Amino acid sequence: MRKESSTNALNAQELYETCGMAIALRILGGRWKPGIIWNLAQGRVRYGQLKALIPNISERMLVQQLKELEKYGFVERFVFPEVPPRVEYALTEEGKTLIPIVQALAVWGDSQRDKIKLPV
Amino acid sequence: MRKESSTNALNAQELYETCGMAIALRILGGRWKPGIIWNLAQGRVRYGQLKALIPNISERMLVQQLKELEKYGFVERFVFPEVPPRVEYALTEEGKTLIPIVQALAVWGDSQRDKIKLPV
DNA sequence: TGCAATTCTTACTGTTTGGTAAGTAATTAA
DNA sequence: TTAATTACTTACCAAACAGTAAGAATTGCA
Repeated sequence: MRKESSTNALNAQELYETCGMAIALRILGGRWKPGIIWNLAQGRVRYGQLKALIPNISERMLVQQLKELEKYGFVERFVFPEVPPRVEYALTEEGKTLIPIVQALAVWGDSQRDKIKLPV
Repeated sequence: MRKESSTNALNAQELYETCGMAIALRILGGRWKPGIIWNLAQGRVRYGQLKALIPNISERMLVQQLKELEKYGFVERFVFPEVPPRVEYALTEEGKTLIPIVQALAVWGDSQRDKIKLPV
């Protein structure tokens, strides 16, 4: 018999409720969000530009992560009714509160680069 | 024909080389590391205590994450030759540099709790 | 003799995340 | 009529992450 929710998902849920850091990592985590937020920190960027600015990202991932950030209100989407289409993305005011966090993480991470050898 | 390295792993590797934040998230990421670091921030803690302090964590996950943190030099392991065994864990000096980062993430995450509704 | 206590280890399974590749829509320009 | 441009969408598969459950080692104590 199938469980209604995976323990996996339940554990995640419970952590969100008790641990701010789990929330933060849910927003910032994943492979591509840092790069997206980083690049949007400068201002509005077109979809295609973002793709060019983030090496190796696939369209599927880029769209998916942008949608998630948009859904939570950290990113805004500006559509211009043109052909071919033009869509710009930017951080919302709420999204901009992420910038210092992202910077702190980046600085700390850079300081570790020569000390540790990731991964296997 | 099988690829020698998955694109997945290659992408991760390249990110570590260019993006400090990817490194930081590699260290801090995953479901359980925040809780472990948080609880170790207070001082030495026994394995069994940690397990009790972190609800729902399985032994497998706890051991695995502790090992990873130890491998990278953020956590120290103190073994007492007793029976039943006693093992204490603590942050190293390097590990303590994580504390302000962890706190910033926790504060930011808490500030978001009432604004966003995670996940599905 | 057999159980309790503590810190793991192992094998197996399920869930989530990420990558690939092809396709869609709408218009303009050749 | 066909190709080009841009921003996606979809279906499928592989890899990474997480959970479950059973067991191992060591000694004291009933």
